[in-house]
Amino acid sequence: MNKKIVLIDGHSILNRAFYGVPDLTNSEGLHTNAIYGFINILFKILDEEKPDYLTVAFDVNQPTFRHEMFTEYKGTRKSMPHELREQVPVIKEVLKTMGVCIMERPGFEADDVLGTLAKKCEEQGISVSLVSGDRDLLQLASDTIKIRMPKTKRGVTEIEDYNTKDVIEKYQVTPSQIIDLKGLMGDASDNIPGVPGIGEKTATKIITAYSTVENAIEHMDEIMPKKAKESFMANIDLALLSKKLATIKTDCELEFSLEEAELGDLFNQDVFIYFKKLEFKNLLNRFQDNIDHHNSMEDSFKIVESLDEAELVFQEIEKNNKFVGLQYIIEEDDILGLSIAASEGQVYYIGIVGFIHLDYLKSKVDNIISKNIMVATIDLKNQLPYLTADEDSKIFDLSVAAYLLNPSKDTYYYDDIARDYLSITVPSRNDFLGKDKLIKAKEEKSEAFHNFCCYHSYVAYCAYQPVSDELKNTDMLSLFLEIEMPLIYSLYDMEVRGIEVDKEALKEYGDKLGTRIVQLETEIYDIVGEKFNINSPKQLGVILFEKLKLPFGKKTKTGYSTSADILEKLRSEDPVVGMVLEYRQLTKLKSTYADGLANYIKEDKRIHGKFNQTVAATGRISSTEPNLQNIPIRMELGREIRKVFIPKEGYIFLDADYSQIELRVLAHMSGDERLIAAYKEEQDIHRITASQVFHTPLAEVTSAQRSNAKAVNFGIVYGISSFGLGQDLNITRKEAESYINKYFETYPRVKQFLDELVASGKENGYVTTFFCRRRPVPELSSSNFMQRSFGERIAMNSPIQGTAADIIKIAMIRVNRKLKNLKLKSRLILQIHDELLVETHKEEVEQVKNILKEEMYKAADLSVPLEVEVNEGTSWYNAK
DNA sequence: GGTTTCACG
DNA sequence: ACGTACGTGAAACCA
Repeated sequence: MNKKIVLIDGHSILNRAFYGVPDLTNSEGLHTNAIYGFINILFKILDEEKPDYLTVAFDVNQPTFRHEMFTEYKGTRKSMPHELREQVPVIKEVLKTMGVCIMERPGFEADDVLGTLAKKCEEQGISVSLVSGDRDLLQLASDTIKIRMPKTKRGVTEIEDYNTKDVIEKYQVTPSQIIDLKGLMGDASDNIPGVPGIGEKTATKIITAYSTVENAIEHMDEIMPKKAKESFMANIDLALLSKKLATIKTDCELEFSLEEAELGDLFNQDVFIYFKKLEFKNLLNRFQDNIDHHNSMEDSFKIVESLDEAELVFQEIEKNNKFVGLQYIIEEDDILGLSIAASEGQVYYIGIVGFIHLDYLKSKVDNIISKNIMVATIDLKNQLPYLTADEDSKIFDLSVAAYLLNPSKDTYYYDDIARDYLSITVPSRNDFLGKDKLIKAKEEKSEAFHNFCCYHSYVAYCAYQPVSDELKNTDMLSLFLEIEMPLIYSLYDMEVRGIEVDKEALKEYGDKLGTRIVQLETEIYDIVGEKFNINSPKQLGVILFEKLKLPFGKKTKTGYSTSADILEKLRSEDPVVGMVLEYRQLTKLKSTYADGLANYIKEDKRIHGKFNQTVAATGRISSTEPNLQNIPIRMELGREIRKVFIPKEGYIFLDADYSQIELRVLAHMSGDERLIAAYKEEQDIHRITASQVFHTPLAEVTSAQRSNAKAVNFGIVYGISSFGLGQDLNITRKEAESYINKYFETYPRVKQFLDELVASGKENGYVTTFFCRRRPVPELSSSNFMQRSFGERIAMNSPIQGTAADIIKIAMIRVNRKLKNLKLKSRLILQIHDELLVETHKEEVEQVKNILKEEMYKAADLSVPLEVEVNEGTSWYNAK
């Protein structure tokens, strides 16, 4: 059996990986996408090839080009972005840690090193796989030297292989003729000039006919077409030089011994630690040690099958424990069991089965809580239906804590927490169960299911201390204990209460829309002269911009943009445009709201939406299933739907909202005296802004000035950009810029404050709210203008939006608590970012009004008053 | 599953 | 030259 070597073109693969893998950073802010991609390609190749030897070649100086002389005057090559540059030393370290042979030879190009090694190995009868993204290397292909080129297609890496015959098949020339081809056609990416006017087609024709550049020169008169001949004739030297530049040396004097390249165990402990630092979680599964670690953990997981055993477990815990990890295993509305960790080595799964009933478990768990044994768990809100607990209970929700520590993540499952705070990789739900339902897994009594359950309490138990420490280190412990933990109960309460919806009225509303939609549909088809799907942006684009030849404003990556702001400008062009706009509006209302909401109405006539605490990166809460935070209000027709949201018998709605809370937060945080003064006057802030920015007496401010000032105020909060403001106001970037400048002249401390936010974001890697909530902003260090600008806007907006979110969370908790403590019948049922909706008993209206005003007003002590407006009504529609 | 559009603060 | 306002979620279309 022949020995086999894999040779890797280090920089080429790193480059491929960098541009092929989406941006990744670890929590230290180090970019890792290229390293990750490189390692993946490496592992894939090694899995396939199982070689005896491995060597990775790098150029010594970075960035280094094959032919420095041409880069100077052509200057086509951009310098390496720092996101990639910082990964170069790291990948080398990783490879060294793995014991991989790295060839870096001063004075030699990596290509030449690869070429030489490939030939040397071939001579010794070793088969060679050379991995590179660079087509230049194809010249080295032979029957024993296989060139492997990774390609990323739709995110999947596929590898194209080239031996001699594959090169001929694809390029119609032999590998050694690749250099002749390049001599003629050049290679822009490698700064090989080639002959001007000769491209791939002509070059291939010439070389297949005459084999080499030199021979083609001999037969110059026969060269066709004429154009090519003329250019070739005038550039003979350039062609020969280009060929020389394209030629990879195979005879470098290199010190190289095969032993060095011998492949050992890549998966050692140091590499494991390195991968953990880089946060390559799914690569860790490859490490036997890690697998062993799993197995040893899983060995200590115990399945409790009888009531006696369970009783023993709980007795021990009540006697000995001050702290447990605990998790009810729940799927949708089914509760399957309980997992509880009394220590790292005492982890139990207690299924609801046989004589172990839910009521039994509940009494035991509630007992633990009532005895003030600290409970660490993952996603408390989800388990509250089965727990007797309140704000005073000693419970620590690790999902919410992990969200505070990094609010930008998608999920905060047990495996995420284990990876981030315990630095261990535990199998995920998907690893254990795939797409299976838990209930099915439970019935099968699979080991996987039991392990899945036990890991929850195990991770909760182990992660409590490190996570709690981390909250302390980041000054977020009081935010966590005083705001986020109590908030869980407020959100849960709102979910349980829900909001009543008049089903019949909703149906009527939907029918009304339906009738009009059908009318519009036929009218539109009539005018246009054909049927098409109006809701398909693609088909609509064809109709409007090709058939009707309306001027298209902008294009999306898939075609014409048909968004409302574009169509709005085309209203006067054709009557069909207005009808399309109305059609869009109506179908939106019908599908999302009329029909959409109807699906969520439960037996009790109420909709019980979910409020998510770990979704928004700024600290806001979000609402799903259905989203009750985006019920229409701006347009009258949409607003009508609020008439179907009604209080229950004997109650009315009180709706309280903060007036411009974000601008008030800005006034406070920036300390701008003029802005603060403006708010203290309790006047129309947009009018005051207009008056000050446009140097106009307050009474003379025009409505246009006011609305411009309003847009600027919004823009400031969003992290102003002249482009964005310009787009919003439909004015030029320049005009928008002058508005912004005037604004900053008027409120200089605002400007200073925003600049400081960006600066501190750059320095620390994160920005913070008034209550110390953090948001990392890795985009700030991007070398990409777009990304960086985005980071700057995040840095300006998040502290403002986040502080406002903190404030209303405080208000919610206090209002909810007070209504309960005073034993009132009225209940908080919705939060819409700056608004609270309370279903208020008719006899409590005045009292609740005062509670809302007072608690919302006092939620934060700022240098400007927090104005609160309260309205009452018999539906959500007329409570605003 | 990704893209587009649009509802809200 | 680049090509966006900040934060969400849902529905429909289309490959």
